[in-house]
Amino acid sequence: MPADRIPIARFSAVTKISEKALRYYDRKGILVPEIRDPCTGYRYYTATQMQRGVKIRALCSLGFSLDDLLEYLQAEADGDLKRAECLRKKQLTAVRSELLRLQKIEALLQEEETELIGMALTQPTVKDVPALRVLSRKDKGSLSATVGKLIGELCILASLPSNQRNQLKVTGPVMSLYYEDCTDGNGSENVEKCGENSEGKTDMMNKNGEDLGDWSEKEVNIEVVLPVTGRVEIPESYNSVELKSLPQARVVSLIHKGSYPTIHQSYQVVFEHMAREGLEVSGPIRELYLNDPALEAEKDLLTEIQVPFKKAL
Amino acid sequence: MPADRIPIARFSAVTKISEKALRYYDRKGILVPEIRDPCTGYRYYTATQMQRGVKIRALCSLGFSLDDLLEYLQAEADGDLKRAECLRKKQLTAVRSELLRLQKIEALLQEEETELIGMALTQPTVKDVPALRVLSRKDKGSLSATVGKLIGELCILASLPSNQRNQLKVTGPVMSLYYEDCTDGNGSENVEKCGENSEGKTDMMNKNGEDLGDWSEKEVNIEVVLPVTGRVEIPESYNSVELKSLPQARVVSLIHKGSYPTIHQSYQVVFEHMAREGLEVSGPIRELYLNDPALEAEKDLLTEIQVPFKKAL
DNA sequence: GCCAAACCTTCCCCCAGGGCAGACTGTCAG
DNA sequence: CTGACAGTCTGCCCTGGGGGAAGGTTTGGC
Repeated sequence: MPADRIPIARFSAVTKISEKALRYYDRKGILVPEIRDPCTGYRYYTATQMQRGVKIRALCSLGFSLDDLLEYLQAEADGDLKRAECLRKKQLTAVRSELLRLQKIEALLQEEETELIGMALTQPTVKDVPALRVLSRKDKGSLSATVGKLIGELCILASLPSNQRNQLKVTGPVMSLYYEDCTDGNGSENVEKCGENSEGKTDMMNKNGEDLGDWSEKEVNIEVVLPVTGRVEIPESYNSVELKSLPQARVVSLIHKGSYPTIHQSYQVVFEHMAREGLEVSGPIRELYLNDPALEAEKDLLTEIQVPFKKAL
Repeated sequence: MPADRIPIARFSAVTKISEKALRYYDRKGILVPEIRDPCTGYRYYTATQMQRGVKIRALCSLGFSLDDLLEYLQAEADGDLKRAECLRKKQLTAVRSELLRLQKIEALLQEEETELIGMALTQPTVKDVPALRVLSRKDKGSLSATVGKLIGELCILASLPSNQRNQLKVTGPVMSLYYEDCTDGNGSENVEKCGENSEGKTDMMNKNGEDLGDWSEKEVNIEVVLPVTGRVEIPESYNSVELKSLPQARVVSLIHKGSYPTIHQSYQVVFEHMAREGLEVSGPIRELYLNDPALEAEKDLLTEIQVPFKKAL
């Protein structure tokens, strides 16, 4: 003998759905009370609706969204077991992927005993970098010495009075481009696959300072570049500097935090990521020196690595 | 030479924080651009802020709320390692508890191969049930026969013309109360601890139909009760029915879905929960028959179990 | 009849931004 | 210098799943 005129508070107490939520479900059409007193507006539920209420709460506590939950109930009502099963599976995979995400976070939170936060946890991401108008200076030489030298030249050029007057503005961090990559067999002992390069680098860095010359001192093609806007005048004495446009590119990007000699770790992360995704290097690798070594502590240095890629066949 | 006038788009590209989020962080004081052109309102960030940006994104991806994140950065800036460590631990425990929750959900979603959803997954919860004005009829007898008989009597009484005229209304489902519990040693072989009772019940139900009489046919004290409002007249012939008030109580509640003979499973869940929480039964156990066996399929029957409790010493 | 409890609606709030409209502004090439 | 176009601004409304409060009507026990 169900008293089929259950007011909202009692219904709420039984189903453990809050009154507020019940009114919300009413508005949304998820659980509309059977009877609505047309005079007072009071909601009255029936015993039959309790099943639905209990089921809704169950699905809610399983993390179903209200939309999915509604679809599930509809499928069940239609006897469409396949669809219901499908929704259950969908929810299961959603829960699993969330679990995975949280497990990764847990590992990171656990690991960072001191304050490594922000070290390795910047994951590689894909982004499009737009075309960039730059002052460019190319050279061939040892990695360690050449980059510094070229940066110096460009900065001096940019700060010449003639250019300052012309409203030349530096619009981005200094970048360097490396042309020694896998697409670029230039016939010397430099020819190695990139992935191997990165690992080779790792090895060398580990035996720090020993046969470090292998890379740091090897003659490589280097282009250093300074993004600018405004008019540029390049005096005769700087005729190895040119104004050009870096092409737009789709890159894998990762920010390395820490001193420059540890950057191989970040390279490893990038190349591992690319291998997993089946990506191949398709252009010169760029490094962006986001802050000034003269101002920041070594451990706070930020270097963005950008590797242009294409899908491997 | 950092160009310390980084517009929002570039800053966004580097830190991978969306422009919208950056403006939001500005408003919130989480990451305020160093320079704000007073004429155009343009935001310009500096290289120094990039560290902060990268850190913020890192903390975000670790699931920190903006408030916690801000506090963490503040603590770090103050060199207050203890506070930072504390915040990290707080976040770790939050992530872990969320992991636990999701693991439970995963197990449930995996397990329910067909559509058991809503079966065991209604967890026991604590709630206060208010005092209830009821028609009550007590008797002693076999569980199976007596409850049905008493319910019948009460329903007939409620539907008598005299009571209908008096606007008597049934305001809730039929309930039964069982007085055989651990606080209630009445000197017979009925005296067992509740927890043991429930297990005993389980065992009996498992050997289904064999010595089922042990419980179903045993003479127990039973009170069946019907919540009502309005004026009630009890004719002479119904003088074993009384109008009374059930006391308000704090109970552990659980809704059992399925046929009545399987209710022992739900009892087991309730008593296990109570044992874990250190709770003791402190009054008659109530069962609420939420829908009508005559109308619903057995598998859709809903029975709410309510066990009044007190904290064990 | 009295008064408290139950019920109604409407409005604003939470987080962490997303999306879009409409108005300025900056930059490059011709 | 001018036009085209990309970048940036503010402001408003939206999300999900409701919570909380204000202010008004109804119900029900006594």
